[in-house]
Amino acid sequence: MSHPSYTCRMATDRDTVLEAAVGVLSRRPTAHLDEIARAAGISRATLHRLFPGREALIREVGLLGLQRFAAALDTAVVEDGDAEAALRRLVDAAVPDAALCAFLAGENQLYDDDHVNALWDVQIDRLHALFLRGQQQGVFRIELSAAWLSEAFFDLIAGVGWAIQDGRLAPRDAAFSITELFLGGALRRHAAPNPPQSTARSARTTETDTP
Amino acid sequence: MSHPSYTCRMATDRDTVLEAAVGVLSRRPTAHLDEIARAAGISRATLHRLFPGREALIREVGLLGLQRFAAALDTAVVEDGDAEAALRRLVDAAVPDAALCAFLAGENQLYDDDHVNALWDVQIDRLHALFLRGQQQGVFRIELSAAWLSEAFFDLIAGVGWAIQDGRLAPRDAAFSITELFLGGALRRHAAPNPPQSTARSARTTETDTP
DNA sequence: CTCGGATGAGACATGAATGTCTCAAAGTGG
DNA sequence: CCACTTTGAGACATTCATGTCTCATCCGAG
Repeated sequence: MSHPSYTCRMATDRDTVLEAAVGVLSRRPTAHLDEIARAAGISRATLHRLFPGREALIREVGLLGLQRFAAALDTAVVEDGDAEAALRRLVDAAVPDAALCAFLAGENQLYDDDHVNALWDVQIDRLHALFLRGQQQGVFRIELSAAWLSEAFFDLIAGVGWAIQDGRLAPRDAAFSITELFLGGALRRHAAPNPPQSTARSARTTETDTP
Repeated sequence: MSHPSYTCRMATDRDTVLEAAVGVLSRRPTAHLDEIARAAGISRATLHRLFPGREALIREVGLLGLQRFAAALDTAVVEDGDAEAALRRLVDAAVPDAALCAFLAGENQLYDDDHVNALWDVQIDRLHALFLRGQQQGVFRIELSAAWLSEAFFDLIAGVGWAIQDGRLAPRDAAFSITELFLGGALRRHAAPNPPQSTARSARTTETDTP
């Protein structure tokens, strides 16, 4: 406590451990502390030194996830400009932390913590506002409520997080898959015989992986 | 054991208990057996008489979910006719059991059971085949892999299950929300200045609920 | 080299959930 | 009305994850 340099190094350690914890907890919420410690490459004793107990660890994982998602909303500047472009930016910013989001989606009602819940509500409200704005701009459909769009969007992010962890989806395909499906849907557009459809804004790989 | 009528009544009891268990477990996978028993309206002793233990109970809940989803695939006859129509039928058939699907999505990697995994693979393969067929029919987009479409579809079903349980989505809106978003996407089609957009296939309430 | 702090390994106690048991009460069919 | 079964309530032991502790080791700083 006397040497501030130590506390600085501790911070990075904590985040490293939390990231490792997510990898285990997002798949198996009931994982023992032994597994989490092993996944983080530390001993159970050190894990207990970093976090008072299991409850605190879970709480901080959730907090980290919410902070990351909030940061994604920030970097995507979702409150500015065209809603569609904002959403595309958000996907790109959020996909790297999809595992965190998967954890949040699985445990979001497990929290009794006010701080976590408040932070959660803020982010969901920002998402909600984005879709509402998009609807007002005439960008998003109005038959689907903004609340449902928020819900579904987060479900897809979380689903991608799980799929990546289980090896069912390549990380490089994640952002494209979410964006295209969420914005355009699964249905193919056959407006005209010639296909001037969505003008492939980036030459993404269109391979169909067969697991 | 001498009276077959008793065993018959047991079967219905088991399913009743399992349904109650889903309501608790899909939200809180770590719920105690006490809560599950209370939710089912029986005592913990009877719960133990119906299921040898917690593991067996979880297993049977998963099995029930898979059977229900398989039944939905059956009633929707997903292997026949137009893929889009088949998918719409599937949504209608699967939404009532969305809670089961939510449980499956949350615990699908928690199973070491071969029977469960085999059943799971079969259903996923049927989904995959549906999307593959739709792509060959020119109905579904080919930029998105059939595997991803299967994944995302199940994610949305599960998400709806959670949202309904938490009261964030009205059950009557569930099928419409999934179908429209998954097939059509969130983006509004502005083919012409005049808006002859999707001719509101049913006068659903388009209110934007504010939680 | 020596010291201070951090870490890992392990022992230990604790508490909670689970599994098993008995017994009294209630319901059902004869 | 009686016999049988099922159920609920509770006590009880057991298992296991958690939380706390000590001690030996390692590493960097001075």
